[in-house]
Amino acid sequence: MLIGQLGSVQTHRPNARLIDEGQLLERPRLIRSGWACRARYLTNGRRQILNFYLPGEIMGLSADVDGAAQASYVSLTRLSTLDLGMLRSMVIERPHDVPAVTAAFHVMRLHEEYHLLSQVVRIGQQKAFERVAHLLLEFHARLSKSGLTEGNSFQLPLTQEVLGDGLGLSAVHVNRTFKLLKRKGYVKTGRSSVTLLEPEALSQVAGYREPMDYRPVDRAAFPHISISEPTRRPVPAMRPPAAFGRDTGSSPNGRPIGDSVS
Amino acid sequence: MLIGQLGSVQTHRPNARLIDEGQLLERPRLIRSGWACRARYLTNGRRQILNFYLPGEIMGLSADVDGAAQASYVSLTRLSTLDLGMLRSMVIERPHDVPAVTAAFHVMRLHEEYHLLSQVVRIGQQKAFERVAHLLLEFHARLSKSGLTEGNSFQLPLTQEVLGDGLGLSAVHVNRTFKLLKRKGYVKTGRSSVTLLEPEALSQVAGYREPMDYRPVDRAAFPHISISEPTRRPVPAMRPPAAFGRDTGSSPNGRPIGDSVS
DNA sequence: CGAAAATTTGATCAGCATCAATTTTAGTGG
DNA sequence: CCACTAAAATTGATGCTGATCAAATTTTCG
Repeated sequence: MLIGQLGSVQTHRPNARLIDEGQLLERPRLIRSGWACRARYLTNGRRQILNFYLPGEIMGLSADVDGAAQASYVSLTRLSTLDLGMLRSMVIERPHDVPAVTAAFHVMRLHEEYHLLSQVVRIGQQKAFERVAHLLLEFHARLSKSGLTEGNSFQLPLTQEVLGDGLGLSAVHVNRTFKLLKRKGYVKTGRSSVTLLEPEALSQVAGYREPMDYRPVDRAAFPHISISEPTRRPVPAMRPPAAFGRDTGSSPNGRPIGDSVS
Repeated sequence: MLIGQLGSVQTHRPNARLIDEGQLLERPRLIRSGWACRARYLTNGRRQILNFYLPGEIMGLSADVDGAAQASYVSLTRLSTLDLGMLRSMVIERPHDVPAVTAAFHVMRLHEEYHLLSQVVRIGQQKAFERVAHLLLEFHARLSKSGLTEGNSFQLPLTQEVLGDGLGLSAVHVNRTFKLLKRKGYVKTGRSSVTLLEPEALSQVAGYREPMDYRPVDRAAFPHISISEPTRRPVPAMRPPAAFGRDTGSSPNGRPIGDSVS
């Protein structure tokens, strides 16, 4: 059973609060064009961007759907979104009737959490240079899933202040970091575009790893939706997850494992 | 229909990798005693703790259940866990037969995401003093839900190095920050206990807010489980979420809203 | 009791914030 | 299309925060 009609299209101006923290988060929305984010606003007037939503991605699939939003949803550019409330209802009520959509929703939830974890590691463990590089690599990978990259280039319609809000850096330092990235030959910037000149080397220095499940979402799940740029291009298969250092079997104190089962 | 028998109990030594990143994350586990975390390990030997799991909480309810773990699950102390795989199966297959458990799982997922968002804000926007204070306040609130606080005191069985891994700080600086917290009269520390001397003032300076839905989980959902300390005590009702500044209606450029529906 | 882990303290230094000013870019109305 | 204005990017100078290294002390635990 496929989708007859989807929800309504909405457009928003840049920097509009779509949903404020605490408000009812009713339904997910597919981003048809533009960028958005989820953010927490502090009493000192600052904000921390928790999560970016790129064209082709869905916002409002996190655990707080159908409840009070855990953070504010904010547009970062002009934004066009498509209401997916009906699709979500179908997934909840008759998941087996819409297996592709059900799977796609799950994959997107997984990705959102993955990006959130990456965000914590970036901010918690990396220096400015690595943070910016890491985020650019992530943006490129995510946009390429929707066919919105042109080789190693992509449109980045965010101000350096917005990037700072997401990276835990001041806008000034984001600027200096970009300068350094350019001077070292890692990236090139146009008016609002970025080109990764040395993606592999950059991934190396930024400690960037492709997520395990990072194949493009099955677009067949959204038969009536076409993403802004139809530049869809085959995406190379990603390498499998790198297993980590084996330590589960031996104690840091050198003793055998004491796990017991009752 | 209630639960006849639950899964097996397992115990783990401190610092054991329960599940490595990329491994199959099969089933959630209730923590009967001890502390654990979810962490990403970097190639430079460091790690970032993404999420702490306290006694009475459930690990393995995130989006990656039944798939490849998005991070490693690691014990931080001696740990006793109870397998909830069977409960989860019931929730998935016949949620209406176990409404209390279904609701409890959902609440715990919500809380886990909430804590993750707090983690991003702490690390991204706060200074060391605020970070440590904020985390201590969160620990106290979370432990009190399981009745594991004694007034404003609680057991904190983590080393300062572990706290540093979670706060994006060096162990040395965690130490200095604790010293400052004590000198300023905000907290008192015992061998492995913490007492919050001025919780309200501390919440103020740390920008700490109770999450919206922070009432204790309905323990009736887990009839056969008793948490370590049966010191359960009524928890005061929390204040409703503070609504944020209204901005959705007016443009930063002073123009009327251009939202359109098609 | 003895050894290893954890905490504590001191000293030095790098990274980034902050403030301030200038230049460039983008958006608007004429 | 150009002039004008606000936003964004850029650059410089200065200072604070927290990392790092090293060593001493205390606590924990077998």
